[in-house]
Amino acid sequence: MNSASSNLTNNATAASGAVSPTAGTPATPVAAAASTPVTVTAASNTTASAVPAVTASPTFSPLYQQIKALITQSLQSGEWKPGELIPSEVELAGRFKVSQGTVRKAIDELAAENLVMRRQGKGTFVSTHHEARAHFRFLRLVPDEGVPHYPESKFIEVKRVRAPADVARLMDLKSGDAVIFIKRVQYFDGVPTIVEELWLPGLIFKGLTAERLVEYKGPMYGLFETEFGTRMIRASEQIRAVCADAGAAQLLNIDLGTPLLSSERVSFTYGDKPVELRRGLYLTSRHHYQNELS
Amino acid sequence: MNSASSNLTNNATAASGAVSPTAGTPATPVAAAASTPVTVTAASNTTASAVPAVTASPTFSPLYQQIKALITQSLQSGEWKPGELIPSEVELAGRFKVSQGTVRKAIDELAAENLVMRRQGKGTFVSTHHEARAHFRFLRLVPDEGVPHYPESKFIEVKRVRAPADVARLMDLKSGDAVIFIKRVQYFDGVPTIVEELWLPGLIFKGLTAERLVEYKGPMYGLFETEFGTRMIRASEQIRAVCADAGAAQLLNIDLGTPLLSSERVSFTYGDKPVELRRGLYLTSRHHYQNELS
DNA sequence: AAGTGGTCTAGACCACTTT
DNA sequence: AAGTGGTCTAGACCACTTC
Repeated sequence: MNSASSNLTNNATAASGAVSPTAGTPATPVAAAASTPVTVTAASNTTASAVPAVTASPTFSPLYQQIKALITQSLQSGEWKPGELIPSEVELAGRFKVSQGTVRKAIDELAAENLVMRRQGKGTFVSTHHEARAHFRFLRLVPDEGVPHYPESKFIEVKRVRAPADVARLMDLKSGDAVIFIKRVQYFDGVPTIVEELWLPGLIFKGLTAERLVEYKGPMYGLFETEFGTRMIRASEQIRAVCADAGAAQLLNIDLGTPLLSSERVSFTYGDKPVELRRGLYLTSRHHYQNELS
Repeated sequence: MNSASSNLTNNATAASGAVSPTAGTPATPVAAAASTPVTVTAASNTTASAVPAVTASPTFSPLYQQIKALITQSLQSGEWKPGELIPSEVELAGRFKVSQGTVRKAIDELAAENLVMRRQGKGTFVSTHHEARAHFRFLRLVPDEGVPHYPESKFIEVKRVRAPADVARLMDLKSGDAVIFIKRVQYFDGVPTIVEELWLPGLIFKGLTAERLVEYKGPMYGLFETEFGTRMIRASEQIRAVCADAGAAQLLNIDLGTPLLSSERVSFTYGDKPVELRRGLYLTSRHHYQNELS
C-alpha cells in the first residue's frame, strides 16, 4: 500500500478533456481511493533538492518528477528489493493514473542515476551491488596492465567506537555517537595495494562483526545492501597525494615516505543521507585511478 | 547545405498512414529535394561506434540516433559555431522530416553529453569553453577552503618538436610527427600549484605561439575552440601519486620528494579523435581533486 | 502469442523569454 | 503575441524475451 500523502499535482493540465481546468487540481488521486485532494507542493520529495526555507514560489514540480519520487519511495521502503523486477510501465501508469510516457520519463531518470536497470523485453530491475558491473562503480583503481579484477580483503580491525569530531561532522552525526570502525588491507594478485579505514553509523550497522565481514565474499556494499538494507547511491570523493606513514608502510610493505594516493570518500544512501566515511591510501606504482571526464 | 549522403532509414515504420509499408523505405529524404532514396545502414555515423568490419547484422539504428549524428555533423563542420543558437526543434523537425519528439530526443542526448545547452524560452545553444560553468569541467582541483577560481598561467616553454614514441601512441600519431609542446605553471592566489606539459598535433595547431598563449586570458580550451576550430568533448584521465623531482620542486617551490598528484590526460574532439595529451603534477597540500561518483 | 521496454508520431498545453 | 523549450497524453508499431 502506498503510504498516506501521495496526491499528484498536475500543473500541466493534460491534453484531452475530462480534467477540470482549475490549475492545481490533481488529475486523479493515486491508488487508494480515499485521499484528501490537497495541493502538494513538492513535499513528497525525499530525494530531491532541499526545500527552500520559507515563502518562495509554490515550487511546482512536473508530474514525472512526482512519479519519480513515489517510485523512489517504494525503492527506499524496500517494497521492491535490489535485484527484483519492478512493475511494468503500463502497470505503474495505471496505478498512478498517468500516461505510460510520464512513467517512462520518471524511470529514465532513475535508470540514469543507476537506481534501476532496464532490460528490453524483460522489464525494469532494482539495481544491486551484487553484479560485476557495479563492482567498479566506486572503485576506480585499475591495474596499469591486464584486466581489472576485484581485490582480496584482509581485515585488520573491527570495533565499535565513539565518533571523533571530524568523522561525526562528515557523517552528519553528533561527536561521540556510536560508530563502527573497520580497518582493512586489499590485495591485487597477492600484492597489498590499498589500506583503508571505514566508519559506519552504529545505529544502522548494529550487529556488523568481523566474522561476518570475513566470511562474506564480494563487495562490502553488497553485504550492506542485503544484511542492513542500506544501499549506497552515490559518493563524494576528495583525492590527494601523501607520503606513507609508518603504519601504511608496514601494511603495504613499502618504504616510509612512498607517495600514496589518499582518498576521502563519503557515501550516501536515499535522501542524500551520509552513511559511510572511507579513508583509503592507494599504492599507485602498478595501478592508477581512472577517471572519465565529460 | 547538408552534404550529400544523408538519407534517413526509418526502421520503425511510423504510426499514422502515408508511409509505404515496405520496411527500410525512408519516411522521406532529408532536406534538399533530390537525393537518391537508398537504404542507409548506419553509414552516416561519424561519431558513433565503429562500424563492425564486415557482415554482421544490418546495424539498424533508431531514427533519433541518425538525427543526432546529423546534428553532430553540423556542429563539427562549424555550421553552428560555439555559443551560437541552433535552429529550433520545430525547424529541425521540418528539415529532417521527422516529428518534433524525435528531434527532441536527439538533442536531449547531445545536451547530456554537453555538446549543446538548452535554455527554456530562448533556444538551444552550442556549448563553448568560454563560460564560467565550463571552466571546471576538466579542472577538478579545488581549494580545501574558499571558493574555486581559475588559476593564473605562466608559460615556461612553447616549441615545435617531434613526437616521442609514447606521446605519439597516446595521440594516435606516428612517432616523429610534428607536435607542439607546451610547459607551464599555474598559480592559485600567487601560489604555484600545477606544473603541466601539453602536446598538441602540429597539423591542427599550426601557428600556435607562446605570444598568443600569453596574451590570451582564460582557459586554453577556449582559445583552441575559437582560434583553431577544435573543441574538446571529453577526456580520459589516469591519476597517480608521485614524488616531486628536481624540476617540479623548483617550479612549485617545494622540497624534493614532496608527494604530488600526477595526472595523464588525453582529450578528444568530435569522432573520438585524440587531440591533446596533458601531463600535470598537482600540489595537494592546500587543494584536492574533487570527484563525484554515481 | 503475449508481455516488456524502445521508438515514433501528432497534438495539446505550460513556462519562460523576447518583441 | 509569438516563439522556444518542457510536459503530458494516446495510440501505433518495433525489438526482444518468455511462454
